[in-house]
Amino acid sequence: MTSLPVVNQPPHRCGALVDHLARRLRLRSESVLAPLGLRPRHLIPLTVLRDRGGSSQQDLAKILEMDSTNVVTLLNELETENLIARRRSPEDRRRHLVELTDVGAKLLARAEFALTAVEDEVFSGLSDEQRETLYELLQQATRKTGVEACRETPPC
Amino acid sequence: MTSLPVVNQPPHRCGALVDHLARRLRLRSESVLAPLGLRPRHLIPLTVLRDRGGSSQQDLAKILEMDSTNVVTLLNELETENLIARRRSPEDRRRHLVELTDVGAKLLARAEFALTAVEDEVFSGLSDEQRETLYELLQQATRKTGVEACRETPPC
DNA sequence: TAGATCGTTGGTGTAGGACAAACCATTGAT
DNA sequence: ATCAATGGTTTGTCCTACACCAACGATCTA
Repeated sequence: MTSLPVVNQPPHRCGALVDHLARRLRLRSESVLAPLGLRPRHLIPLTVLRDRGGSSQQDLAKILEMDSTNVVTLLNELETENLIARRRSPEDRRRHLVELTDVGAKLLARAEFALTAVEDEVFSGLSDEQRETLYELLQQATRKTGVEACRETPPC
Repeated sequence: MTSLPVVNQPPHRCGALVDHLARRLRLRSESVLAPLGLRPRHLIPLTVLRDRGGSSQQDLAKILEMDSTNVVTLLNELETENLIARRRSPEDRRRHLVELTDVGAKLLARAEFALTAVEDEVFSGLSDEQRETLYELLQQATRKTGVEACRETPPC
């Protein structure tokens, strides 16, 4: 037999499922977030910043895996709304340290609250417990990202 | 205090995390799938069709939550590669029943295999067990979608 | 026969985002 | 002091995914 070693348990790729869910969430989120002046893409950096308590701008770009020029414009939007603040790093004044403002933290909380219905709908197939588990797994998977990005840039 | 009733356990919104992970997965998947002539967006309908064992075209549009005209072009791409087949419904000849071909099923399997490294990297923060749990939760959450779409259209 | 429905085609518009070039301020090495 | 390298910014180009509209053929249902 030229048998490729057919794996016992099929590998279970999550990619398509994640993509699918992301789309479903994004679609619904848009209309919910619009009144708050936010778009779905804004929530990602806001959440990351809350989780990490601030970050250099290029670290942020690495974490978001986004081109740094696009990060700039994204942050510009958030800064003009006073949701994040950039301040120069004392050690290296070329760097911008980005952090969530109080306004930003509050708006993020409001946004999350507003999204309750959305997530209830999209995750209606899951029990509360399961949703909590899901959240923790996602959190853990993404948190790893931060660590990774940190390894490459000592100063964080 | 004009205290808003601050929720005991914070609500734990998954949206941003899912978005973030989706992006990370998509970026890496592109280059991996390219040699197979696939793009990340193709995997979603292919996976859905495998899971459901076929679907009317408009049910598919509902499940994917995509505009039906765009679903047409997406399916066209898949059909020219012979990955899916459209055949007329016997009961209502206006309808197209879409299903995965053998070729499509095999390519999907190959694609998933090729994505092993990608998911290993992105989910490196999770143990095998946790990844399996995650997969099941995602599966369950998305499966619900199918049910939902079915409720609206009796003939499925 | 008339109206509605499923899919199809073609067209328009917009947002997200990759990528490149040029720039300033700052740092660090020589 | 000088000069290259780095972090961030601006601008501008390009592409893809997608929503949306209009019109059409085939088919079903009343």
